[in-house]
Amino acid sequence: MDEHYQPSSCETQAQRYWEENRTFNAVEDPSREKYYCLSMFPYPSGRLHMGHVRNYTIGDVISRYQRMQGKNVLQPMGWDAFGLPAENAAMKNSVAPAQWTYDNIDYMRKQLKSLGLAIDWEREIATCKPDYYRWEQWLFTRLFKKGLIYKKNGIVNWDPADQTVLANEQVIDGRGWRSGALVEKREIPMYYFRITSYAEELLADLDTLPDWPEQVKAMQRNWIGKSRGMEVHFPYSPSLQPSPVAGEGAAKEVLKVFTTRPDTLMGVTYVAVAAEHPLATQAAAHNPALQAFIEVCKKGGVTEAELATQEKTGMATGHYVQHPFTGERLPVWVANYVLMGYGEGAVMAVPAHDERDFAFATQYGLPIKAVIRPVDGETPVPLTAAYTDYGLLFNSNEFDGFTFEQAFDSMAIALQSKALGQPKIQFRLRDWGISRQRYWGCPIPIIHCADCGDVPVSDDQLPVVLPEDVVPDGSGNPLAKMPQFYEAACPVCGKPARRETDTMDTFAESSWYYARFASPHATTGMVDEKARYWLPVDQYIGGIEHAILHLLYARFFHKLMRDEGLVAGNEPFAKLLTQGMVLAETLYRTHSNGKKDYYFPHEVTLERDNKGRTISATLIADGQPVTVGGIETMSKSKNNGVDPQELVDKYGADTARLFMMFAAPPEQSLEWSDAGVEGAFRFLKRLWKRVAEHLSHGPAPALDADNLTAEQRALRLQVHETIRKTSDDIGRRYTFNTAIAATMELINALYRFEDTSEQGRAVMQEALESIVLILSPIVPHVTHALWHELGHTDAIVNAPWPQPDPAALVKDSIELVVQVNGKLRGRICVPATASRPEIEAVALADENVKRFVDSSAIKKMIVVPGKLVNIVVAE
RNA sequence: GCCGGGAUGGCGGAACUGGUAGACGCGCCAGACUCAAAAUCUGGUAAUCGUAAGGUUGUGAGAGUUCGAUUCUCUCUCCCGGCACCA
Repeated sequence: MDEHYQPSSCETQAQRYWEENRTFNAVEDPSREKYYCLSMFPYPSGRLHMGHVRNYTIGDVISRYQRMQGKNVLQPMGWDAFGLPAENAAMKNSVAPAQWTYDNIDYMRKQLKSLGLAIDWEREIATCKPDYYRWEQWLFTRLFKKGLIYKKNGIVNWDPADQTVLANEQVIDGRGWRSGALVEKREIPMYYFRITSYAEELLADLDTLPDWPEQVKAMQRNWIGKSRGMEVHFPYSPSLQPSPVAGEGAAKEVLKVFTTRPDTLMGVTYVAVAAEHPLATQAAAHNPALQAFIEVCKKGGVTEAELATQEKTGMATGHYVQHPFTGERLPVWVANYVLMGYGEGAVMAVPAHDERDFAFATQYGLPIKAVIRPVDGETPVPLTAAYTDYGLLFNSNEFDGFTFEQAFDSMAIALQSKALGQPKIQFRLRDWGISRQRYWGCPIPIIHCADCGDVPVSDDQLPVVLPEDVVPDGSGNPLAKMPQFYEAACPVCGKPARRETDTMDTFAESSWYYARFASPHATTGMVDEKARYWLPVDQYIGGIEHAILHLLYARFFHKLMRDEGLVAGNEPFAKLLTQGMVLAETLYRTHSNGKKDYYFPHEVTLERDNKGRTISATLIADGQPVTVGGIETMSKSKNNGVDPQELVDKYGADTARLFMMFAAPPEQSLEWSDAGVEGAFRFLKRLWKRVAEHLSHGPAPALDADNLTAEQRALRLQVHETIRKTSDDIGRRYTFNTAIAATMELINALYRFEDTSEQGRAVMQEALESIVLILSPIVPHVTHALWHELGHTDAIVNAPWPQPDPAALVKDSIELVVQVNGKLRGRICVPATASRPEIEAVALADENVKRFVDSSAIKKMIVVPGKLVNIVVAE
């Protein structure tokens, strides 16, 4: 065999073998246990980045391990091909988004293939192809007819200069990213998925997912945000209002609010509504100052983070409502912290018992009325901060002395008797707005007819094909300027009508691709019967950043498809692994104006002291110092991105895969290190060399496990302990880093084992075969070659996972640690069968232990079998 | 602001169920090989006191529970992810 490890030839040969033998083509076979392993498919942004390499390597290791367990494995790949970056690239380079996207897919497919992933490429899909999105349109029409999709107004970011809707990402410090104009909020009609109809089920079914990370389930629970509270109606009558409004008749008769703290109802001193609330609009009609305030509230972005962190401001509307119990006149304020999208867009304010209301009331001199006191004390007067704990009611008339629960129940009865409220379950989750005023997305299959209204496109007219030769210019949706697209006949009456030009949120495509992969060529529906074999996905892998939105939408879509009779089961992903981000060190200089210049690692020299600590960094170009900055996510703007392609070209895919899996466990963030990559490469060379050295002594004889020297037995013990440990690490814990560490330890032991006797070589052969098998899911190319070198004719990809030999794992004696008062004082070796008194005697006989133990002062001894002895003495 | 997560040697990390803190790798130091260098191999490497045996301190900060805490509880600091139109 070649003395030296040559990654490129190993990788070419192994990849050619898999391709020629169609090794990874998945075929439905009910007689075999299936395993569907799915990594989140990439957006075709241009080039693979390290996050992709990490994601797909994790998925590949799991897939290959499951294959070695005898499962019928499916690992597919495709493209989340619609999206905003394609339109941005189109504007920048004057290339149609379709062309840009398809070029990127071709390049990235080649890159993925060079990583040697065990993917069934015959199932590849791209979501921008009509044969994919036509079924999404089909589902849309079904849901529309069922009322699970409806139209209402929604608030968007409007760029008044470019006359276009902006994504949140395109609003920077309240301004449009291209125009720099101050962004405004604007209300436009949009289609919504009624996800709130599934809120209860989406919440409850989280309890059926034991193999999802707890933190992801916690985030989803909090996002859905089920709370039990009270809907309270504050009567609003024209007679309460300033004269210009009286008699206009447009006023609602009650102002509805939702509260989780009805026990504080008697402490309400004002009511606050969102700037977009109809009552605010009405009050502003004759109030220029209020009108101006509402206009200010409408400036700026629409994200919750922005609204929650902005300074709380408000203005009195001059209008009043009545307290439902006392009839007291309460002022109505407009406040910028009240969100129109939540509940009723109005809140009752209890400054004494809500932090935000307290701050607001203090700022505007509104009254503060305490009505809750601690069970065993008094509420301080005056209040210096809101008292938000539960307690007992006071200042609350007939409710005085009640607990929260008592107050809740009796107030519910009192409100219901006056028809001014009732208990209510409220969700934080809002319906999912899916209309996008963009070109590069799946067209919404609706036709607007002057006579028939909004009519879904009929099945025989699907798909509504998106023209692919359009170059957007940043001024709104080009489809709205193309009569050949938007001119259509009404499917009901046949009269000329207008086709909807909005496209769907790209989250829609990524919400059901997992199902399409299970029957990618189905021509009769979203999926066909093959999907029943593969679904649910056994293992789903992707970035933690998708913990809420994508995963919630996919779970929702699965339930929608289930209710259409398309898929079985209630959940799409049985097991979930959320991978951490890939980070790298930044090198920069800060200008006096606060801007930073970032440098590439090759532009900078690092100096270290003789302990390896970095003491200085200088720019090679000018010899002046550079700041070694924080560890941040890889990005082009910070010059700290590492191109996986360079890595694969220089060291091969196996080294890239090995480093990725060794540097950190998958759920943690991973810090890039060039030196660490060298280490991974070095390990593969060491493995190769050890196999070559072993084979230079000729073929190994059969192992005679009962006739081994102590040294040979010891090595065999380590081999089988390594098999046992790595099986658990890879199969159950997904801590690939510790599995690799264990094989490194074993290789180190093999370098120390110089026994070239017959049985020495037999033990070595077993050890090397074990290491090669264990590493084969992680570094499939080099192990493919080494497996042949070790004398096997069949390919390692078809070999079963190794099993530990129980006989090899038997130990005669064990080492225990001896502590005195919890501090380590000695180590003892005892027979594996030693009794507790025997262990105690040996522990007390240890020379160093004796120095710390006065036998008369022993209070007790704790013996943890197989671990330690702790002697507790009086101090 | 709200929700979720994290913090361990010079660095990445290990310690899985409360039981030996620092496995493994990187870096660094020393040695071998070499005319020399690279590569490779061997040994050392938390801090501190000690010739050594061994002692003391030490897992972001502070408290608590326990025979024993990186692990459990509480308070705090900083960092990361998400917040509904980035994907």
